[in-house]
Amino acid sequence: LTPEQTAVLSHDAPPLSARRAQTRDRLMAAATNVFAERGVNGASVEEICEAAGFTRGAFYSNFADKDALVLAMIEAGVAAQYAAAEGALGTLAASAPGSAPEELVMLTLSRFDALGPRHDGGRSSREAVLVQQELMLHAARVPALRAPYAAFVQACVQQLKGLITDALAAAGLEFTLPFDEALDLLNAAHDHAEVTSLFLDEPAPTLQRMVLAITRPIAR
Amino acid sequence: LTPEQTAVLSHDAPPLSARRAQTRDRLMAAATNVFAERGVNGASVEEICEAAGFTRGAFYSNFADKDALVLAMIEAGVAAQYAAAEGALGTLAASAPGSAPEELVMLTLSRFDALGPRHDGGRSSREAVLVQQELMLHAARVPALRAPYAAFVQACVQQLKGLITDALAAAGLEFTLPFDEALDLLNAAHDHAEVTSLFLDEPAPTLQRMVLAITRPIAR
DNA sequence: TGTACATCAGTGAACGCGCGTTCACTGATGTAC
DNA sequence: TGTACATCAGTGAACGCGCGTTCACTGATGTAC
Repeated sequence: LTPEQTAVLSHDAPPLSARRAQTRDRLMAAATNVFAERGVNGASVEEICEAAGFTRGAFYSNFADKDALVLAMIEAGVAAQYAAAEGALGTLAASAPGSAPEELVMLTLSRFDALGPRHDGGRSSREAVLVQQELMLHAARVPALRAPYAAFVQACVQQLKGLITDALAAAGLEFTLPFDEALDLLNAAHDHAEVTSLFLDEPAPTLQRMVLAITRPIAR
Repeated sequence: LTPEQTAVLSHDAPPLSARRAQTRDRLMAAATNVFAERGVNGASVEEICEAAGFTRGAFYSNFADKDALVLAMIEAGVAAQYAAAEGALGTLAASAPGSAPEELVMLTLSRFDALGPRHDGGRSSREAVLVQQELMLHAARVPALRAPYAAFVQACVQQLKGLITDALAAAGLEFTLPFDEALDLLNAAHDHAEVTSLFLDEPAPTLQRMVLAITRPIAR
């Protein structure tokens, strides 16, 4: 964690009671679903509360307004991101001895694929992508949310970097172009594939195709 | 133009009077600005009409509702796209004899860069990117807009393909990886750079860096 | 060309619904003795 | 442990604003003779 990221995460505010935290979580989970369906601006506080099983009063008792909820969701995203990345690293380390190189890369990448927009429980990937894009666009327009969102994205990229490095090394592959450019390209391809999938019926595994296109076995 | 694209463009409806077309254009131009600032859902019909210098009655006299306006904007985007692409091809053809190869590629690419989200008049690139993303997300959520938007994107990609091919040939460069993969990567890098720029103060010329990373002089 | 009339295009007032926000309240949870 | 009280957390009714939508209207544009 960089100092900036911890600063974003640690509000120097009084700690929340367990009950309060649970209410906030339920509201944020409900908001995720409603945002996916109607968009951040299209979602009413009423709708979010109904989906969470609360009244509107509860919402305003927990968040100053809708943007405060969005900010909390972005910050929760950072936390979830770290958990998911640790899981992916765990997968990589656990399956390292004795499996085919390509399999290993694909496994790690598919785990990573689940990073950015997180796949909690049974939520579909499509909804996750929609929410992520909604949060991004909303953050781009609201000045107070820009920095927190940028920090979130940077955290994701940082971890992608580590994962790709480790996965390629474990699989005995290397990039056919400069590392930084290759990483940016994969990151871009990943995001692009997600967005494109919103308009397709069945998702295409573009990321893996791209990895194969710009890597080769390490020459020894 | 593919049959599908002409089908999207040609509504078999009575032709509009010149005055009516002008009113629609003014409303659509105003909507572009308001959408960039507030988002499609956040923009009120009132706000759009005020920006265009009309009353709300005029709006409902021209569009059934807000989604009809969005659809018209997407379709206008297809038309604008073709015009811009022709311009880029013109640039390429005109400057083909007697300039340095790299210069030519950069020139053409920067012209293409202005394709997707169009830079009409003095509107900033930031606003154009915001609107484009807004339209995309909105189209992804509204079933009736998905197909038209997908057609629009496909038209863009088709033209990108042609432009890149010509530009590389004119500059004496070739890809270091399979053409289709290279094209997808560049497309993804282009979109990604635009979105990322929403969170940066000064835009980074990522696309050109990427082109250089995955091309080499043609071996003769 | 001029006049009379029909259609078109945008006006602006009006209606009603839904949403954000507030607040006095009540039951639940925690605390002191 | 039991009781009395304080604080906390969520309720639900109320208010008012703003928005989408409608519609009778008026001035502008076009057309027939």
